[in-house]
Amino acid sequence: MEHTQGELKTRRHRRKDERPHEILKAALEIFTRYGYAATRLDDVAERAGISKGTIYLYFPSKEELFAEVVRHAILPHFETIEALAEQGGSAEEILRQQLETIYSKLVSTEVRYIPRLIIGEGTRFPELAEFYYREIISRCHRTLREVIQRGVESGEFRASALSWQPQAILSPALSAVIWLTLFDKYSPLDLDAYFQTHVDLLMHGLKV
Amino acid sequence: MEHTQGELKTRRHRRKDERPHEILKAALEIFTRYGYAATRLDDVAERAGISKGTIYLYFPSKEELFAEVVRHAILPHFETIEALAEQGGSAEEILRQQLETIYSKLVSTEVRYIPRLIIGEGTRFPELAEFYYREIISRCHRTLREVIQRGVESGEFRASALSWQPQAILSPALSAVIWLTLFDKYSPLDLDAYFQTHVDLLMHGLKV
Amino acid sequence: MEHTQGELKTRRHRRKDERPHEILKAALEIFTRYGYAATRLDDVAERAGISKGTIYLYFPSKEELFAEVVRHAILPHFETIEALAEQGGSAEEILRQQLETIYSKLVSTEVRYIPRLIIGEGTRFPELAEFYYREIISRCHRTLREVIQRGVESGEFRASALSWQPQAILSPALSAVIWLTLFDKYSPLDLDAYFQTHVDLLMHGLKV
Amino acid sequence: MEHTQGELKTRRHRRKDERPHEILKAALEIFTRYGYAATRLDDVAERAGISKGTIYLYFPSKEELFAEVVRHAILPHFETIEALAEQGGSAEEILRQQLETIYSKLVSTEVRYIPRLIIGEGTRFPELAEFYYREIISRCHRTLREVIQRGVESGEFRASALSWQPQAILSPALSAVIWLTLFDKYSPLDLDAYFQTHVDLLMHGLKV
DNA sequence: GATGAATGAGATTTCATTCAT
DNA sequence: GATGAATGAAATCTCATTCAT
Repeated sequence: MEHTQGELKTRRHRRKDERPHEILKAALEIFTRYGYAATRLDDVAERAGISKGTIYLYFPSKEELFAEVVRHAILPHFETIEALAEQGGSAEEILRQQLETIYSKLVSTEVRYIPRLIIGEGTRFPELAEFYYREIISRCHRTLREVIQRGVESGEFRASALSWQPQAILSPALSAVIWLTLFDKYSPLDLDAYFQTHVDLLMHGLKV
Repeated sequence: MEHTQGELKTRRHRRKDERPHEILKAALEIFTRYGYAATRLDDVAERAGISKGTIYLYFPSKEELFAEVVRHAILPHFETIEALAEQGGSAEEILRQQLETIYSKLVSTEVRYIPRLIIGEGTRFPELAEFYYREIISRCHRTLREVIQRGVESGEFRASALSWQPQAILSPALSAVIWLTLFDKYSPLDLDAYFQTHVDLLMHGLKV
Repeated sequence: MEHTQGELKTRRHRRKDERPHEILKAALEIFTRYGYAATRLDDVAERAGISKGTIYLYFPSKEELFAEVVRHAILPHFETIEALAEQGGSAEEILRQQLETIYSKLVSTEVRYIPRLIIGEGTRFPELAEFYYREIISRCHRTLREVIQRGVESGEFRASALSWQPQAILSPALSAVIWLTLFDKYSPLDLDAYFQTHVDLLMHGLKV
Repeated sequence: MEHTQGELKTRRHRRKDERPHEILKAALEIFTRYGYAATRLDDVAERAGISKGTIYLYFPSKEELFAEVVRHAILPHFETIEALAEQGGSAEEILRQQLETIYSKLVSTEVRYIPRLIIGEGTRFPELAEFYYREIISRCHRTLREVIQRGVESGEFRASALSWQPQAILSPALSAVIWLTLFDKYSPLDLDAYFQTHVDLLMHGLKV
């Protein structure tokens, strides 16, 4: 009896710690599929295998849940990208690795639905857009500038590349994400070829 | 006085010809600001200076209004871009002109809110995404491929450019649009410099 | 010119006089088909070949139009039935003729939709129900009682028939009307046979 | 005190089992009073002592609620009538008992509002009319025909009764229902006398 | 007199949020 | 902590009625 009860308690306890994570996972799926407004918390709850009321034990509102979903889903991956810049190696090497990470960790996984969410809902959630800008985009651009700077200093890249806008450099990855989530059924994207186009285009542009 | 009264009278009645256009204009503003779901037809009506019911005299539902807004706003501009390819001139010249048109007619005007709408709402409006793909994107890509083909044949562009994905070529413009509508307040984009980056990057990549 | 204009005026003038009648005719069709609430004045106007606003030139509201439709459609027919009782002849003869009129003028024509309207909307239009009771039903019952009285006095009918409720005597006609307008498609009613049943049942019950 | 509090708590929560029944009861009252279209779910909710939204926890739409109300209210009673035919006894005896049941269980109770609902709304709810025809009327007629058949075979009833239309036989009950719900205030019906009229008329007509 | 564009009250329906259990 | 029944604000859409032309 006691033993059984103990196990139940423990299982329940363990559950309690995982709950927020499970909810975030379910919410990510539903939000990315339907967008913010069209997502019903009922569906999130069902997907998470809990009841609707339980969501409110962990998140104060739909808005906060949404923000948390975005933060939770994308932050870890960008930290990887930043880390790559710390390594040694030629600027071209680093840049290639960073792009590779972007395509393998973001564009190719379910994380790719996040940017579309930000784009779609950003106006209505300014603080989310700001968070995204501050925590992800600006850091990403900073890293990128550093690598290019290093490449120019080492003579790998043209000096004029210093004035390039980082948005333009990464934009093919954004386009890929959007294509895959919206238009892929009309004309499937060969992601490997696309990645090559991106690298090819960029390196031709950058290199001396 | 009489004049004023005449205007007032006119305001309420006999506007059948102008109404749809006025409604589309107001709806474009509200939809692009709030997205589809968060847009209330009350607000659209107020912005158009009419009553809620009047919208339904001209558009059968919110969905149809939305679709019409998108069609109405973007189609004319892409026809200009196609027309440019018909002219003579070097491939580089044509490509530059097309990009210039994209930046001056789309990225710099209120039309730039449309792509974000499509991106945000496309999943819930598959027929809208399909329309956009069919009428705008695929035509745009076709034109682009023709120009590159011509450039390769004339010896201006590298042969390897033939295998490039058009999405990648245009993606900086998409990024610009998104930046301007979401992140510009945090870090304003110098659109002229950005346009130069795009052209520079692309021409370096394309040219022999 | 003048001639033509004169004709036009006359035609328009004649039209004016017929308008209410045309509207009533159209309204009868639509009301009987859809019921009061589900009838849209737009449809009535379209059916009458006029514009919606014109209805309000002749009828102050939807309610009044409805009441007028009912009054207009049914009153004339019941006057025929009353008239039959004035004639000479045996009680049985008169009763047969009255029933025959009911079946040929009411049950078999579009007038049969009226009772269903009264039944369906009577609660919401008490004054209509009252009008119907006062002008049609009670007069009908009075006539009926007189004929039966005459039959009892002449020795044709059983004396106990005097205590019969007139509703019961006419009820098969009501059932027929309802059947024809609601259930006929599931099981078509042979109206001639039904009429015979009614007469047969009634005469067997009445006669000594 | 405790008791009262318990009741109050219960009032708001954990009523899942009783709710549908309560809602059906309230809806029956409102629908029968106002008809389908003129019934507002707000009023149904108020009558049921719940909020508008709660109705949608149990019924998917106003239409479905309406259909369920009708099914729920009338079906059980007709099963009683069918059961009577299974018993032994003379045909006359059975027929009398069936009529008695119709008058005591249907005509005299609130169920009598149902036929008027069907009559009023049947055109707009064809599947409801069909349900009513299939589940109630046709079964009722079948039973009736069997009893008459038995009466003819046993020599109680005239053979010509076999060709009578069941609608005509039951029609006085229908007339009574309509009278009671529409015209009773102008001229109250003595239901006992009316029942006697019906039986008297019918038996005189049927018997040899 | 006739029109029909415009209005706006009011209906159904949805769903984030609450809270007794 | 977890539940899910209940709430009620808010949205879309309809349509009787008005009124400038």
